[in-house]
Amino acid sequence: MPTPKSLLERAFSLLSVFTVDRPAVTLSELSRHSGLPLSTTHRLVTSLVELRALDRAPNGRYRVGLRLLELGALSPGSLDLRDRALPFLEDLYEVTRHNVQLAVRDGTEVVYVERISARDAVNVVTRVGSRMPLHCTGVGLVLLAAAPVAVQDAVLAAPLKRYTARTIASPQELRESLARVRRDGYAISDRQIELITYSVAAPVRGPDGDVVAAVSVVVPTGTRTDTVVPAVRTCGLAISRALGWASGAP
Amino acid sequence: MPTPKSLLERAFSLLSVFTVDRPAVTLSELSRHSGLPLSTTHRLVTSLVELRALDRAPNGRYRVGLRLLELGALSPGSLDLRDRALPFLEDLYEVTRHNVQLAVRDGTEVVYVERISARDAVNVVTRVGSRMPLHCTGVGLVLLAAAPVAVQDAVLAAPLKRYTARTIASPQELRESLARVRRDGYAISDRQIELITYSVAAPVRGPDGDVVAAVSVVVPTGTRTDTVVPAVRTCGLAISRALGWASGAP
DNA sequence: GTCAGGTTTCCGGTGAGTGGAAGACTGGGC
DNA sequence: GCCCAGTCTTCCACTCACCGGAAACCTGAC
Repeated sequence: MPTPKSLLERAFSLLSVFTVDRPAVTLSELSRHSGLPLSTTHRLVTSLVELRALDRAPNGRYRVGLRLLELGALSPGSLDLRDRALPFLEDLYEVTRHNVQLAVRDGTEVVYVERISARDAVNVVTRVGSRMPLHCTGVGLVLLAAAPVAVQDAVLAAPLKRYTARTIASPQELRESLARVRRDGYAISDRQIELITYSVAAPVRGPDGDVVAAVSVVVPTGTRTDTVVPAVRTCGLAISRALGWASGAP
Repeated sequence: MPTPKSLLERAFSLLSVFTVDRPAVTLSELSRHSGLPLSTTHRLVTSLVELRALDRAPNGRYRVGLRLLELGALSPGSLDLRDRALPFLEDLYEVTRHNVQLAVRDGTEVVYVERISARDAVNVVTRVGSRMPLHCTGVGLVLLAAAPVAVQDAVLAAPLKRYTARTIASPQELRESLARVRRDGYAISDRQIELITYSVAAPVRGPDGDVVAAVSVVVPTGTRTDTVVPAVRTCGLAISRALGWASGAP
C-alpha cells in the first residue's frame, strides 16, 4: 500500500484488505495491512460501519457489509445481463455439466459476474467478483479481441503473467490468438491456467452489436471440442438475442 | 438526503443515488439527487471513478463500478453461504419450480443474497442485494424470530409497513407470528406482499446452531402447503449441515 | 497478578476538501 | 449556419473536518 492521501483512497485501502482468503479481520489487522495509523483506521472503520459498508461480527472482527453487496448488484452486468443470461447459462450447464461462467471486461482485466459450478468441478479458481488477466482466459481473449485498440495496446505492452508452460507469453503470440478469435468468433484457452483444463468462450453482444460480455465453459483436458464449441457459441448468441441484439443488423 | 457532513457520508449519498430503476445517471443528476453542489459532486465522482467504485459509460453516464461487485462478493453470506447453499437451492427449485431465495438479516431488514427464479416467475419483487422489511416476508419472520431481543423490540416499536390487506400490521399480531415460527421451525408469509402469492421459509443454521440465513420459496396462492413446507425445511436443514451444523448438538 | 495485544478516547494543528463562479463544451431548435 | 439551455470542467482562497501521537482502557492468557 503506497500511503494513500485522500480520505476516499484511505477508505478503499481499508476495504481492499478484505479478500477471499481473508474475509474477516480485526481492527489492528486492518491497520497493519492498510498501512494506516491505528487511530485513523479506528475512526474510518467506525464511519464505514455506520454507513453499513462494513459490519462488525459478534466476535469483534470486521466483515464487508451488505450495503456493498447491494451496491455491487447494481454494477453493469449484474443488473440486466445477469438476470437475462442465467437461464441460458443453466442450459449450457445442463449440456456440459462443467463450470459455466459469464464475465465482463473492466479495464485490462476480466471480472466474473456469474458462475454455475458443478459440484465436482474441475476448477475453483474463479468466483463471482473475482478478476483475472485478459490474455490467458477464454473469456479474456474474447473480450480483448473486441476491446478498443488502446486497451489491446496496453495489454500487449505490459508483461504477460504466466500460469503454466502453455500460457501465452509473447505479444506476438497474443496478437495471433486475438486474430484467430476475431476470425472464428470464439476462443479456446488451452491449459493456460491449469494443465488439467481448457476453456471455450464466446462473445455476448448488446443491442448495438458491441461485445458486452463473454460466456465460457471450463472442461477437463481431453474433452472433445466439437461438442463444447457449438454449445458455447449457441449460448452466447442466445444471450445476445435476449439482450436485444438482432443478428441481421450490420 | 439530510445534508451529510463527512466525506464518506457524501460519497455514500452519491452511491445511494443508484438504484435498480436508475442504474446509470449523469453528473448533474447525481448532484441533484444527492443534494451535493455540482462541483463537489464532480470532484468526488472523479475520485470514485479512479478507485473503480464508479464507472463512466461511453455515453457519459456514470454506473456502479465492478470494484463494488468485487467487494460485495466478500460480504457475509456471499462468500461461504452462497457457494455451499446453491446446489441445495437448485434442488429446491427442481422440486417446486418457483422462485427460490436465500436471505440474511442486516439490522432490521432482510437482504437477499441469492435467488433462483423461474422463467415464468409469479413475482419479480426481489433481486440479489435488494432489501425488504422483516415483518412481512417469510425469510424475514424466520430471521426475526431468531434475532436478538433488541432487534425484535426495534421492529415491534417501529411502524409496520403495509403492502396488502393481509400484511401483519400490529405488534401483537407480529409477536404471535414470531412465537409460531419459533414453535414450528418454519414461517409462512401468506399474501403479505402480493395477494397472488405466499412464501414458505425455513432457517439455515451455522456450525454453532445460530440462525445465519433463511431459505424460502414463493408460490402462487392456492398451492398446497403440505408439499412445499417439507421441501423448504429439508433444504434449510441440508444447507445447515453443509455449513457444519450438527443437528445432535444442543 | 502481570503482561501483551487489541481497542477506544482525546485534542491541537493543519492541509485536504469545499463550493461559488466563470469558462468550455455539447446538441437541439430554428 | 447561429443561438441558447443544459451539462460538464477548471480554478482558487477559505476553513473546518480530518489527522495521528499518546495515553487510558479493556480483554484474555499464563
